[in-house]
Amino acid sequence: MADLAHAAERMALTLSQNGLQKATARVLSALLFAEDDSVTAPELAERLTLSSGSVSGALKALLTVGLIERVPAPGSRREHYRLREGAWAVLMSTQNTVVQAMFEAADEGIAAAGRDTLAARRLAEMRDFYSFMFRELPTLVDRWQAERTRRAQG
Amino acid sequence: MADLAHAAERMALTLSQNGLQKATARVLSALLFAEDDSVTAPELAERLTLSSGSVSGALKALLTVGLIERVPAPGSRREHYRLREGAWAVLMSTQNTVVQAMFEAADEGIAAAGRDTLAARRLAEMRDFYSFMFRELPTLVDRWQAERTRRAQG
DNA sequence: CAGAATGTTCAGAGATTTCTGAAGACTCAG
DNA sequence: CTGAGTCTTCAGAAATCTCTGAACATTCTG
Repeated sequence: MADLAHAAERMALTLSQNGLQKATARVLSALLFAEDDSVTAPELAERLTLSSGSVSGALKALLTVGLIERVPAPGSRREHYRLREGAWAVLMSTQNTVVQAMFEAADEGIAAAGRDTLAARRLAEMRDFYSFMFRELPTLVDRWQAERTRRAQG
Repeated sequence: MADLAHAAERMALTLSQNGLQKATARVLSALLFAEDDSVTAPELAERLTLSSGSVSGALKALLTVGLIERVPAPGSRREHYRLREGAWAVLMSTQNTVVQAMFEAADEGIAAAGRDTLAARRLAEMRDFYSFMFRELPTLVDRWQAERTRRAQG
């Protein structure tokens, strides 16, 4: 069981490299490794030794990016939370907004640099690359979804 | 021309969201927008109002991830630097190491959680997703390379 | 509607990251 | 080999990000 806690902490570290802040990463990791289907905020605070404020902030962040969901809690007044189906595809889609930002930055750069400059040529390569990725990444995620449902049914 | 500087700063901001630190992002942006083919470290320090140490560190970071290259400088003892061809594909590949880390974290988690637990089921979905992406992302970059050279030749 | 339990917000403490600048290492011409 | 010019390193300053915890808001029960 110490192994489990260790694996959870390592997972949190990896998640924080995806751009999540530490508390948020630890909460997400805890939800991943939870033995129950859903967990309450106070439970998370106790397991992770975090303040109620931190947990609240982390849950809010995870909710807004669509990684977790509130679960109607029968028999308890407290809110329960759990990982959403397809959370990882959501996380990847978030990455895609960064790709879009890169594309737009390149585009604006070209406008500012003017035609026939070295800068414009460099920026054009950049724009084309990110344009390609912005188109293809969602397609890739769709392929995954298709493969997953096929496997679940087959 | 103020437009150009503004676009460069916006670009730097976007790049820093890709995980680069601020000084590194600004140096990369300056190399993108440079009017000359290559630039020296002191030039970068002056244009960006950065210390020599910061520029040195930024160049080192960019060199090690393969985004820029040293250019043999004819007639000058100073080192010149410029963006590498295919830099963006390199940056994307760097992302892929994060994907790999996610896959590995999930795999370790499954080992620690034991079969037939809720956690193991969640972790399996995660592992499968990242395994898929880890395979497919390089393929996508290859497709881009192919398309690019085709366009350059056609 | 009152009271109690739970959830959220935010100013400030604390931790972490990042930058600076001076000291030292390296390189090359003479 | 010497010295000028250039580059790198690193300890500490500065800036930034993150967490805490208590005050406030909300929601539910009786």
